[in-house]
Amino acid sequence: MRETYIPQEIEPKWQDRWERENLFKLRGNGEKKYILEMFPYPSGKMHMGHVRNYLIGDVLARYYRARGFDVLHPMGWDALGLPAENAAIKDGRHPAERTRENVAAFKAEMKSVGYSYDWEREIATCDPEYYRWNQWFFLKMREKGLVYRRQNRVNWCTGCKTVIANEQVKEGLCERCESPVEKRLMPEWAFRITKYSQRLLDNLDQLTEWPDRVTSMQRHWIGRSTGAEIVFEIDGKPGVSLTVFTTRADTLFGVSYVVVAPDHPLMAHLVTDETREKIAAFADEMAKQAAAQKKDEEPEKLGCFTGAYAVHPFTGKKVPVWAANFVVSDYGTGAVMSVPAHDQRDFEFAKKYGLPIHTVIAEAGQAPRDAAALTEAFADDGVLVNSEAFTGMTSADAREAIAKALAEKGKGGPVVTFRQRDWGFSRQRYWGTPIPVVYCDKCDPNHEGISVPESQLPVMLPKIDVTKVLTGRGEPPLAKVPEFLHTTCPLCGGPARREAETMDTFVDSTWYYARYLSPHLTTAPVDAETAKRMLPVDIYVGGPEHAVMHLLYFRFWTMVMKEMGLVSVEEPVKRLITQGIVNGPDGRKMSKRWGNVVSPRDIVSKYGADAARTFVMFAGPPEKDIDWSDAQVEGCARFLSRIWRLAFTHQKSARFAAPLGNEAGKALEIRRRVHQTLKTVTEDIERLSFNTSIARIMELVNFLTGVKPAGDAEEAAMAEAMRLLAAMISPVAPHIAEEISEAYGAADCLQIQGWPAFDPALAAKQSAKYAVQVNGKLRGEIEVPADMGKDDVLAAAKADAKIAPHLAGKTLKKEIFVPGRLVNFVAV
RNA sequence: GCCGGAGUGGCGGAGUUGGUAGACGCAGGGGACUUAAAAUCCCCUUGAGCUUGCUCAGCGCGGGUUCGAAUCCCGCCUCCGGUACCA
Repeated sequence: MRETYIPQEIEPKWQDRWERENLFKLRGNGEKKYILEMFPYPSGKMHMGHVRNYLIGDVLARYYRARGFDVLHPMGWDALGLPAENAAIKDGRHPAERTRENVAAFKAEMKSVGYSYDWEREIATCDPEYYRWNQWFFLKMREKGLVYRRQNRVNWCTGCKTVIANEQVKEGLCERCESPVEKRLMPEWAFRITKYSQRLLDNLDQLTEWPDRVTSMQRHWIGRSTGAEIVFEIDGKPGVSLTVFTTRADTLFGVSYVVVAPDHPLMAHLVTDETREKIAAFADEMAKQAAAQKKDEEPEKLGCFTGAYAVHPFTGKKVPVWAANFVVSDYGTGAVMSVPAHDQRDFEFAKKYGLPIHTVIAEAGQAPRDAAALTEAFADDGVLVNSEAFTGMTSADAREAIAKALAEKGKGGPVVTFRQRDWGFSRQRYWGTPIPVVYCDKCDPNHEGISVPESQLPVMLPKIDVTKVLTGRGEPPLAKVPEFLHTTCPLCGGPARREAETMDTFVDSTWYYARYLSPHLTTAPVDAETAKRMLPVDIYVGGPEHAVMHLLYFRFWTMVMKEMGLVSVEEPVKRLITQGIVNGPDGRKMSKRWGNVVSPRDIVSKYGADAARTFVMFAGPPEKDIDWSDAQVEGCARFLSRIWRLAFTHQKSARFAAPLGNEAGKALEIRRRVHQTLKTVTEDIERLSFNTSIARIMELVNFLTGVKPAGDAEEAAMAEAMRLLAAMISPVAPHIAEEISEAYGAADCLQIQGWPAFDPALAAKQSAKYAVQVNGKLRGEIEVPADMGKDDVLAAAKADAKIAPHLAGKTLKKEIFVPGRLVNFVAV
């Protein structure tokens, strides 16, 4: 090796050799480890967040490969999606062209960082070879009844005359044309994910290696609640009834009004001639407001009397039916019963509109509160009052009893509901997977959609004249492509029209992990045999922003694939790592707006891939956000130079292939330090504490820098130290590690050499430091042999010159002994 | 709003189950080497106080539990992610 560390010289060399030796391919034997990072949407440029995401996976892949596992570590492209289409609307470049370029740039940048991917398994979702299987899944799931048409509320831009994404709505106006945006009901395709809600919830308990925050968020998202449905007949309208859902059936006797969503489907039956116009105006206004409302603001509660009265199922009393903006039609039943005395939202609404308030729950052991004097609702559980036969029951008992009584009367009963809704997946976009459906007036007069036969897949995205088709206005883009739109009916052969909508790109990312196993298989999306061996994914790395939606869709799809016999696991991922953001040097999120974007390309060319890798892994634990810091990267580059200099300085010791054995003195100390470091580094990597594992290596390097080996034993120990150092640093800084390993006589790459084992005798601690406290305050420290027992340690502590004065003249009340760490004397 | 996180020196962070707060790195200071600078190597570096060894304070804020709390509990504050058509 040469004297100076020049990463730009050695890095491409080793990258080429790894590729030549096919080091990152699946062997097909031994214990498997599937390490996956969330694949990128190939936007303009790779940023540091990507670098970190893939690095966490890469360090683990390299570590486990060295440990002898048969590692699968693939990469691909989540290539379809809105940004490429929006860019095309602006500048007229075809999304496919732009995507192709971005992918090439991304891939080149990834290679320069030295990621250990098996590029032969690369996939791209915009490739018909991939998206045909999205279409195939659609057909199979439709057969299973998991796909259906429904009406859904969407953002409708009144200027563009098209549906736009939430993201494109800025304060109620369209981002592009600044026209007002409305909520509008539109037909769409949906997956029946709610059929799996219970299983998605139950299985969370099995996901013990997922972060609690993720499982907790999913649990809340699914939102199982047990409650009751209650049917309120509408007075004077035989056959018309409102069903409400409540988790507080115990408060049923306190109902003073019923509230429905402004666009409730039964609204036409509720309004009277006097209220019809007023309600229509109200609903219209609320639709506009819903779209304009900012997410972090709670809208003012607004209501409007519908003119109808609901009949209480037990008392027969009539209560007014109101429409209000805080009830939404697509959650629950779109109607709620209001009990102002015991629900804060209902209370505020009742006060505002002068509606009656009845107390029906009392705090246990206390008199019921006077409804007229309430300043806020009493929302806790308690004991029922003024509730006919249920008076005196506890809330919990009453919920069951009332639900049961309702069921007996045929006025509802107990139900389980989920907050989670079905997954609407059709989009009015071009750059997505065409939905394989045609409409034929003859065979399908209700336009439910005729599935395209499997033999006709893929339904290809047509070539288009970008400036004519991608305008962002009017009907979906594909509806403007006649040669795509007009086709023949698969049933009658007559003229038919293709579905012009495409699939949500979340569909692409539900099953890509399984496609890597057999990326070019033409007979099925997944090879079931390979899947049996390789799944589940052992470690999945990605951003916490995907904690809920992507990961729920991902889990849902896996359940479906299991039912289809494609995979043999029900849960796709064993261990999940959600990594934090890489912020700019100023601590703000990297963005063009702040001018704080750091490009991986610049960093690699300036400091080398190894320094960039070391910094990213050293800056903090994987799940935490980190701030970019040029000074810290320089520090990492300096650390690598120190290693290099160390290796260069002691190069002649490489003539010793192994330590001599039976070392004493300095040679023994070197070996102990090295083996102790190897032990903690290994443990740290296993628990994903990469930053501390690097810190431990830095300590070792600092120690070795001060060592001047004299004699064979010390030189041989130094040679061993350099070899183990190279191995330890190799997952993080693989290029410099290979160079040193080679200089110290290795013929094989480090991935082949394997992860070294530490010698337990050398790694064992020789002595223990005890903190000695008196009454919880630190008063001294003693160092004793590591194997000294409790009594001896306590005696030594009491005898210590610093401790004795603090105990003098006091009575010892308690002695606390924490083995290997601390002693605390409680004395008065 | 709702759901989920996070907050430790000048800065990034360390501190496996409650057990010596500040490992390691950055920045800063001092020294060695050098004609000089860079590079390198060594030492110091939470704050306050003084008698330089000790005392007190200290992990977003306010309480509590405990021999002992960054860690557990209660109540706040600030920031970040998600909120179903960004991926």
